Amino acid sequence: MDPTLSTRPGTAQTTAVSVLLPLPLIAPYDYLVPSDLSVEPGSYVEVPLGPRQATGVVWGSARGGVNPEKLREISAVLDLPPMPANLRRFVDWVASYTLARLGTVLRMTMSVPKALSPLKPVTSYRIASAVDLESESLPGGVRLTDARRRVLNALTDGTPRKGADLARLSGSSPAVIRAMADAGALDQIALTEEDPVGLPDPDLPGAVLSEAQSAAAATLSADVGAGYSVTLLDGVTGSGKTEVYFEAIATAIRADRQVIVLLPEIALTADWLGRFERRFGVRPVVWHSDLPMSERRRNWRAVLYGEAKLVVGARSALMLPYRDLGLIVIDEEHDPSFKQDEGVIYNARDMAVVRGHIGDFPVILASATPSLETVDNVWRERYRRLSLPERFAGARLPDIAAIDMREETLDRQSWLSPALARAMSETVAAGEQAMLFLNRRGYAPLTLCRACGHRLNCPQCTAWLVEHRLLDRLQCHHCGYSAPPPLTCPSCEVESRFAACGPGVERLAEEARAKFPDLRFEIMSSDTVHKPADALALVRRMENLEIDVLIGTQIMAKGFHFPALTLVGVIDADLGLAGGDLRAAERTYQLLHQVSGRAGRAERPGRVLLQTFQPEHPVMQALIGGDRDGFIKTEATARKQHNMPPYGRLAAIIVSGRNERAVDDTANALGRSAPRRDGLSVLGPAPAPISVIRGRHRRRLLVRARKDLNIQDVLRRWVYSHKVTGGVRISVDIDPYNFM
DNA sequence: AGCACGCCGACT
DNA sequence: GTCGGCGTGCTC
Repeated sequence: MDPTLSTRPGTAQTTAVSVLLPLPLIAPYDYLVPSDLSVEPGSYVEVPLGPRQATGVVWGSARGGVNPEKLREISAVLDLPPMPANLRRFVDWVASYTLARLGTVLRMTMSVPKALSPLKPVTSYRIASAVDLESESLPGGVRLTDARRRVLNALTDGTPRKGADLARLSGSSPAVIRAMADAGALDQIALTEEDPVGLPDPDLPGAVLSEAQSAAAATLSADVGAGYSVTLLDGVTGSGKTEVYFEAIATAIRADRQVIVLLPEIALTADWLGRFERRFGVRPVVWHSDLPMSERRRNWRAVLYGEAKLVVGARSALMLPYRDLGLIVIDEEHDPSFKQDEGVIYNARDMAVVRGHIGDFPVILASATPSLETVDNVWRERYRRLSLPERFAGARLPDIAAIDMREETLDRQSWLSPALARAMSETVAAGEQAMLFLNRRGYAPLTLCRACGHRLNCPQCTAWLVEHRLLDRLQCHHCGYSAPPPLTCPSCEVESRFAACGPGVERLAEEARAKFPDLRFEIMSSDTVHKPADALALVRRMENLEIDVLIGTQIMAKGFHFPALTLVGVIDADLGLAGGDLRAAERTYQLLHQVSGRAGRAERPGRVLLQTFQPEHPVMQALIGGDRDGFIKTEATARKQHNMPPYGRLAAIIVSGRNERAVDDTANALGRSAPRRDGLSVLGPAPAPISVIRGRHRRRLLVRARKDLNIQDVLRRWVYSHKVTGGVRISVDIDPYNFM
């Protein structure tokens, strides 16, 4: 292909190129390149589309197949570096793997439309040189009032400030500032510069590493620049995996390559980012869903220009236009939150490996409880494993024991066993802290009417409403519906005969407070911790021993380090095992292992008590016996037997819409036309476990295919040939995680 | 994603 | 008789 794709000099002939637009389109469109423009593959361009202008990316040579008369001209080439070739290949790959539309995938890489055009100059002010700060008047004999004095004070550090900022900072008004500028006391300057992102310093002293850590760090560092590889950094909780991959990051930065660290969204706390800052001297460039627009814009551009060397973010950080990516680290690689289950449905961990392959650089997967998929890749020698078998600085792994709930006598409406209560007393008496883990938000997961047995459920979903007593509301955890608790039963209209069924963290805290009136409890859930600052405040109060017992959901499970925490009590260890989820056992193991890892991270040894009705369950046995590898092998055997991932391929087809009949008709038609062939089986259609969400009825088909079959090809031919009408949507989820 | 075209209910 | 609801289809 002609690398510039531009008009040949000296000829009147115009070339055409294909341009991909960030719209739900399956393929790029062809456009003419006017003779005064020069484009190359990856150029960000402005093109006419129907009655309007759109921004897209030059994808390659013209595809043809459309009437040449219809071709329109590219209107402008944006003043930006082109989208790197390996990102374009990645977009193609993701679209074909996930069966998403090409333009929809492109859109994920162009998620900040404002970042594509240069920053609008902002008028800023600084003190004019004619101003004499000692004098009582301003140039032109203008009197120096209090407000005017405050404006000057706000500018004495020499930093030019925007009008609005200056007014706020000085407690004056835009009118005062404008008047001062008119009088010649302030200079107006047009600022077009972005705030630069910090440059990490790889040569700051890192942590002192143990022998095992140093060896692992050296191996990972040697990989940097040596092409594609995938390494599982397999280390028990508290073994210092972070410090190890920091060394690989430092090596990549020294080589002037960019680095991504992907973390589960909730791990992006101030506390955690602080570790990067301490090691590299600057805050890393962060990327997550609720970043302020100005920062998104700045960070997106810094990534494209190659100025952002270290990006720490949630899964969407993978889709940014890195100019020269040289390393990706996925921390907590097993975490299910890397799987995006809306829009383009993809697993960022798997896609990161693909990105490494396309870009020919190493990928590090770190976990204390690696996923079966990853472990299987180690067994098949596609990935290498580096193990850190010991906790850092002599800390020991906690002792884990089960409390057999069949043997314990509990009062009605009580969930704290005498055995766990005893352990709590002992722990706090020793000046240590405890944590009670219950993976259920709110007060009670179900409210029913004792008069008629009616269960309060969501008007838009087939799901129970969860009582949140702290908020005095009932909430649906699937669609966000929220309402005050009703006074009378919506079914039988009898007044106030509601009964809360089952515990959430709020109710557990109520019970614990009643049992231990002298102890200080705190609830940690997404209802009490909204922003990183909240988490940080809670961490500080734990560190200062202002809290005796922390009661919370899985947001406590990740990354936090509480030195005095020595007891973890799991209230309902069986909770995640119910339901037909393919990965229920694996996920329960990982989650409970993770929370267990909060106990005894410093000098004092920790212990973990699991309240369970099935202490003989393989998950409990593996936790108690510390037999992670045995558990993984058992899981592998079971999945192999049923041809389930990673030993077979799985895809879910979800048919949804407001009209139940139309949804059923489409789902049934899909079922009837399912391909019948060797190595492929189709289950369903069946109502999805939550059959209505946000008023949309849902039917699901599950496709299981032998590993050697190309499931995407099968689906494309089968599903895409169905026409959808009546507001019915068909979405395909390759490698589904969420069985809701 | 926008935006236009097209077929069925309450209004100047 | 029209204004307008958003369902369906197209944009190189």
